[in-house]
Amino acid sequence: MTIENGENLNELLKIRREKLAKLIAEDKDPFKITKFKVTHLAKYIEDNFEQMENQTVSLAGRVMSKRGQGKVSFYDLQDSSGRIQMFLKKDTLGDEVYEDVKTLDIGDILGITGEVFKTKMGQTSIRVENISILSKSLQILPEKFHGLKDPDLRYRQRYVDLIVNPSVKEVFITRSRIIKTIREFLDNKGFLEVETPVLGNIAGGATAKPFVTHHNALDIPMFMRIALELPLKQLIVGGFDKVYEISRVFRNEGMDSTHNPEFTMLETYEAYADYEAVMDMVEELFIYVASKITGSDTVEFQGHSISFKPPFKRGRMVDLVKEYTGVDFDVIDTVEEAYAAGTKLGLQLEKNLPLGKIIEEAFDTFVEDKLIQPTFVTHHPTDISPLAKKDYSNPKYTERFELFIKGAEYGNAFSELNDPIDQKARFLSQVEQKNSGDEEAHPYDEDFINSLEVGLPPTGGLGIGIDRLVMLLTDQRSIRDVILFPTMKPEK
RNA sequence: GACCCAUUAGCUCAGUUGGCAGAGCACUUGACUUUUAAUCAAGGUGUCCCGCGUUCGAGCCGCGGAUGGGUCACCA
Repeated sequence: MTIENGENLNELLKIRREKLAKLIAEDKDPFKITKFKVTHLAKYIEDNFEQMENQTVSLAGRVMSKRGQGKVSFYDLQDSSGRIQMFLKKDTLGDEVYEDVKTLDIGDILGITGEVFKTKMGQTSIRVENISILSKSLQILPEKFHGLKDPDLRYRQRYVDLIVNPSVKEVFITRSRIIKTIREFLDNKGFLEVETPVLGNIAGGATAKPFVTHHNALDIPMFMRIALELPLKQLIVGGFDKVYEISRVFRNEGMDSTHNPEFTMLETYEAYADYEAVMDMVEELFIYVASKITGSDTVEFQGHSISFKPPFKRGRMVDLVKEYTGVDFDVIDTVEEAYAAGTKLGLQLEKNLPLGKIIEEAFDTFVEDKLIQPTFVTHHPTDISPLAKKDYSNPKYTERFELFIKGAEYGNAFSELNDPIDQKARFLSQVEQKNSGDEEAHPYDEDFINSLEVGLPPTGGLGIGIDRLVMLLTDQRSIRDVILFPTMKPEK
């Protein structure tokens, strides 16, 4: 399809190349043009017709449809704001220019100048007086009525998807607004936006398989980050009291409608705050963003009406498991008992699982799906939360919460573990889990321990998956519909 | 990773029992000086995802593979 060898091109593509060759032969090579002065956008003219009527304007955009082909033609021009009709008349443009107009193709990019008026059918239009071809399109755009539907093509050639499916463009405009609104919220609270390394010698801050790469000059392996967490906490050590980062992280795991190998995380850290303060902030953040973006405190998502009115429901993980299964893991203190209880519930449990993993399995299997409205699940077992501070009133659990909406996790937060002795012990226990086969256990990070020894104040931390939040607020079912260029296998 | 479904013209899709490959849009030529998925007339459009097999004959049947989508498992 993109092969340049003329012999291999189909008729439609040959014709376009011939048209370009003709333009070049007539010294009208569009690719020699470097700029065009745009004075107005299509949508602005449409929305402000009264004011714009009879004014001369210049617009640039892509030809999207052609009607009429006599001595008068109506072509639609699509710019970044929308579409407007061009009124092209032989008398106005002259014979030679009008001949060129007739050979324009859908997809060509034009710069036009003319007067704003309404046709007798009431259609806002530009009476074109000057026209230049700014780029010749050598490919054929999809059909005007059905658009581009094939998901494979839509994702691989997102640029075409964006041209022909206006609702797709809307989603990505909303995505940008959501991120901007989050920044606004955090900036107003005095948070500092920072950037930390994507490449590192250790991939920590979460339990996931990293992408491995190689630094040639140093001749060492390097890892793409799987979380933002550890360097951000080190910045709190360094004396920034409120920091956040919104950036890409990478996890070398499966892909499906809610997982892309690279995705965007927000993490915030606030000194002298605990997980309950973070919980309050999350409630505030969600209603702030939802109402700014949708104008409402309730959104429709995949057939559910989700309300962001605070307070969100709150429940300890073990209490929720008890509510949905009848099994009270709170009174179970040995792995053996927990294993027996989990197996009795029908869980397929591997051997050597820590107690907390069994509780988490029970939660994932029996509770997660049931949490439709925003719910804070709190007090995760300590052995599955290697970076969270213990709840000192009951050290089996941590001062942690995850936010669930419609059965999916939207946020993860805790009172950060700032005791270097405890952190060291947790890392060692993770190393033990790694040695007994858990590939995703957290690696030992000596530099991070050192920073805790220097002294991390009590700190509340938060992570939110931005892509999923965008899905929620734009009612998209697949993460691929909120990522411009989702990860794809090579075509061949 | 397992299972199910899809893949036919640039795009959206039909394709009967295995017997010459189809439509609409788009495109080409012509007509048309206010059209709205413009209209009218004529015309061209193909690695039927790839490979192997069965058959006189495969878009269609069988086996293997690719890509995508869905469900499940795992992960955010």
